[in-house]
Amino acid sequence: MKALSVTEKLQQKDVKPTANRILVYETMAKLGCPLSISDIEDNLLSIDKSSIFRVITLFVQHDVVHAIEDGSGSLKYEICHEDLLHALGGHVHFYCEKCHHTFCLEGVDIPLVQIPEGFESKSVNYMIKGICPSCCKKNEIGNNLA
Amino acid sequence: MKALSVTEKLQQKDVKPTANRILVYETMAKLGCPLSISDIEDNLLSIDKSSIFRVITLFVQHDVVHAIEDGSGSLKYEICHEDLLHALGGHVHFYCEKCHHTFCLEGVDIPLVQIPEGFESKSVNYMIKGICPSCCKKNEIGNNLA
DNA sequence: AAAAAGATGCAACTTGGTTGCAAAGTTCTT
DNA sequence: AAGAACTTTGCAACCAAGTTGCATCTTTTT
Ligand SMILES: [Mn+2]
Ligand SMILES: [Mn+2]
Ligand SMILES: [Zn+2]
Ligand SMILES: [Zn+2]
Repeated sequence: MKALSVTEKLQQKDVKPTANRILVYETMAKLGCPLSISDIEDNLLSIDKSSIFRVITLFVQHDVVHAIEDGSGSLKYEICHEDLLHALGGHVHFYCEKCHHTFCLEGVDIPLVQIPEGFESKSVNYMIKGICPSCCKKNEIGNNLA
Repeated sequence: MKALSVTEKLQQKDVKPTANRILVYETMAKLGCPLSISDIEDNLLSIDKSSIFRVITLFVQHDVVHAIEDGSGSLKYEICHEDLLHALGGHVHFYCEKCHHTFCLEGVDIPLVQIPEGFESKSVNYMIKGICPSCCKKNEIGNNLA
């Protein structure tokens, strides 16, 4: 099975591949990590904020991307990879409180829990906050110099 | 060991118990579930938004309350109960997409995961989204009528 | 080619959160 | 007890992210 082009990936999800949509998708794919609307805005000066918003909204509806909630205040979006069952479950995310970057811990699956009778679960979000490797390192160096 | 008064609970955390702080604490205790600043505002018309904000900020710094991130857009706060080790771990939360209410699943502990080398974990947030029991029920009734 | 439907940019608006500042209240000194 | 020093509070102003209305431009349909 060969790799699909961006256009094909969008069509596969019933999203008409307009110029803006392709640009947004490509930007997200290129950067690889979960991005906020403003993050995308900063990387796509040509497109208006509202248009990016509408593209993302459409992408979410059509399951092209999904939203994740790190604690940063703004929603982050990432491309849905179907490889693994992403519906319920998915992987753990990590938010660095120092550099404000959100990481996908692709290898770390979310452990599911038993919830009380009556609750109907639609999605799960497992978020760890702390310091990322590169910021940990910087910190050590800083301490040594001090 | 006897139950502490609100005043004592605040003093225990090095927070001077002013009128506003006691009111905010009592409101949060009374409602029991995680609340946003605006939620508190709606229940405490007498106090200004900015004052509530400052009280909550202080509470967070002094570990009187802690923030949790449901996907609602606004941060929710809840009183820290020391009963269980709340630092790392804590319990799972549930956000109802219908009534926009956030529930503490007190009985359901967050299962911890092994994170990759180099990441330093400070806190964990496990959030389930879906439909709460009371909204599930309403839905069934609605369907039956239709 | 004309009409209809869809996508886009711009500006305006909403909301949650945050800050500056002066007034009111507390605590400390004398 | 009186005044100085510090803290808390309310008000208004501000800010950023998200969201919407509307006119314009583009694409699709007839
Ligand atoms: Mn991810
Ligand atoms: Mn809770
Ligand atoms: Zn970092
Ligand atoms: Zn509900």
